[in-house]
Amino acid sequence: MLDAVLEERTRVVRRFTRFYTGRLGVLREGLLDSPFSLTEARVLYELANRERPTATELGRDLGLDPGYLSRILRRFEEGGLLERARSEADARQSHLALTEAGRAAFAPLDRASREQVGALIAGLSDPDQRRLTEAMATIEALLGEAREPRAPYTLRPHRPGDMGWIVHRHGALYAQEYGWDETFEALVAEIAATFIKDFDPKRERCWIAEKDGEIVGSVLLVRQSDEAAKLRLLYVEPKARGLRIGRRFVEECIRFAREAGYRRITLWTNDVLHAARRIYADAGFTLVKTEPHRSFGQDLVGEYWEREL
Amino acid sequence: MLDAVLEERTRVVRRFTRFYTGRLGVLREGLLDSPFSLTEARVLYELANRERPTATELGRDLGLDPGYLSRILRRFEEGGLLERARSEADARQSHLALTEAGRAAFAPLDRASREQVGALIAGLSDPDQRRLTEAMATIEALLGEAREPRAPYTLRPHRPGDMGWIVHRHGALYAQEYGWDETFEALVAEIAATFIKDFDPKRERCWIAEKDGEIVGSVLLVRQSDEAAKLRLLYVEPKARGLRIGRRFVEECIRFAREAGYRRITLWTNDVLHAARRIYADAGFTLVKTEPHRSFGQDLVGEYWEREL
DNA sequence: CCTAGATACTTGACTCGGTCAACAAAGCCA
DNA sequence: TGGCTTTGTTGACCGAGTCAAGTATCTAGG
Repeated sequence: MLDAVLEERTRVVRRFTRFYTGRLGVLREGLLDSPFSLTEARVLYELANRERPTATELGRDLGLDPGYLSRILRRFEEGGLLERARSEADARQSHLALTEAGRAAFAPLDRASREQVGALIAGLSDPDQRRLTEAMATIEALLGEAREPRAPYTLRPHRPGDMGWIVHRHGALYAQEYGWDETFEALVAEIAATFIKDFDPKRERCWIAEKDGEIVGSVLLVRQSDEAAKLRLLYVEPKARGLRIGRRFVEECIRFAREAGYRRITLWTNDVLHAARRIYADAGFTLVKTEPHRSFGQDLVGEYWEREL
Repeated sequence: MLDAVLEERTRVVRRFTRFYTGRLGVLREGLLDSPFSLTEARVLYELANRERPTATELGRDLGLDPGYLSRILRRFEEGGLLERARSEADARQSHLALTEAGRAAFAPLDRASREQVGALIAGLSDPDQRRLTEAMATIEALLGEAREPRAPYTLRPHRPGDMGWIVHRHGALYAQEYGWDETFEALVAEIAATFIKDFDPKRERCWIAEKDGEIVGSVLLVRQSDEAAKLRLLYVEPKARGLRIGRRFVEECIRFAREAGYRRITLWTNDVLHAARRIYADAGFTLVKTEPHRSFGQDLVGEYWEREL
């Protein structure tokens, strides 16, 4: 009898697999007018979204034959899409990275895919969209290797009222923990106001973290120049620390900045903010300048960090 | 801001698509030691699970090039796996059907796939399995063309206590609607008892339909001989009629009987049971014999129906 | 320090899955 | 009846993907 239950479930999974195989066939048609095969596109995607991977790494994760992958990479290199840098740790390996031309070749592919999927789900009502994405996340969590515990918080874009919360919490917490005066809150308020006033959804973004229905963190990514994005107002509530929300915020900023076409991200912080500095360093930012200053009623050392994309 | 939500959801869908592409690659490996390509296996599957489809039909649903499909079918035919019967309605078309050898070639493929998927989900806890299948059903319902409204009832295998319910309801309803006496209930009780006593999960099955947590129907498929399965005790509560539960029961029986290796299904009913007769006829059963008899305190005409698989 | 075996690719050779265009036969429609 | 569509077939072709052998490099063990 148990058997029968498992069998029925097996049937559902197989039917779904057949169903999604068909869907993938449809999605693949988007590649028809591009010069890339499906596999090449998958490789391009990984190259664009990883940090200098090696060939073996890609082959393993995508399940590709090493010989086949080798040829694909050679073609990319000959087309000027790819650069290889011999690994210093192991001379057999090369670290792979897309060139400017590589990114340019990938961009339309990526956009087409986004638009296609966007059109697909745009036809669904808002609750249906949510059900869809939740169901997909469920499947991934259940069948994925990683089995990483579901994040106990959620990220979302900003909504009316959020900026006020950001100003309020920055003001309160920095006063309490570091003794900064109200001029800091004024600075935050100005940043927030500017963000709302000049908000460009294509190139700027705010993330709000929520836990148990309550806001517990924020970060802004704003346009500094065509080339540079600036990360601002990274904040995590003390009671939500340890969930790696800060790291997640920075990852999201990097990903978004790449997609938005920036070449680098900059940020300004102060040396007393140890936790934040650690996160920036781990995410690949480097300290480019320090500058002592007197602000917020304190003697501080401002730091300028940057990261190439 | 809305944009940002849609974008985030698009990302989830794309990530899931990439994830499932990888999964499919793994599942495809099951075909490596078979003589069939993935596409051939898909075609075989459809041939085994459809009623005499035409080539165009298959090509459309599987998204295949007609020329390519034509060749695949020719190969199958040359290998003795497939028979074509020129359509009487349209001489350009042929109706396709697997031969005995075709079924034999498909069986191990099908079994391997079932086992592979079974092993995959057997590693999950019972509630996780349920979440998985529900999530998959959700996705299919949301992205599927059909958009058929979700069935307002559920099917499940039998559990302790179900047989009693079946006996009870058969006795009560047939007495009320047709005036049959208690000897009918005795017959049902005997069938139920035998089913439980000799139950062979590989070749026999009971389905219980539930609606709003309440049992509303039943059907049994039992072994009559190695070649023949017998459909018994098809029952749907009056208040659940119109949901096509009866048709669904018969479909499930046919599907299961095929998988279990039967060559035909037989059943016995009475001419006064109009609704049931209609369902059997629509499902491809034919009346092979009628026999007047006096049973259950009534003069009745018994009917023997059969369907080849 | 040296050697045997593993690892990270690379290359040659090949197959066959899949595409495209042209065509025959039959049906549909006015 | 005749033009247009549909169903399926065939020839010609390409390139995605596989397999096996080879080279350079690394690692582990004596």
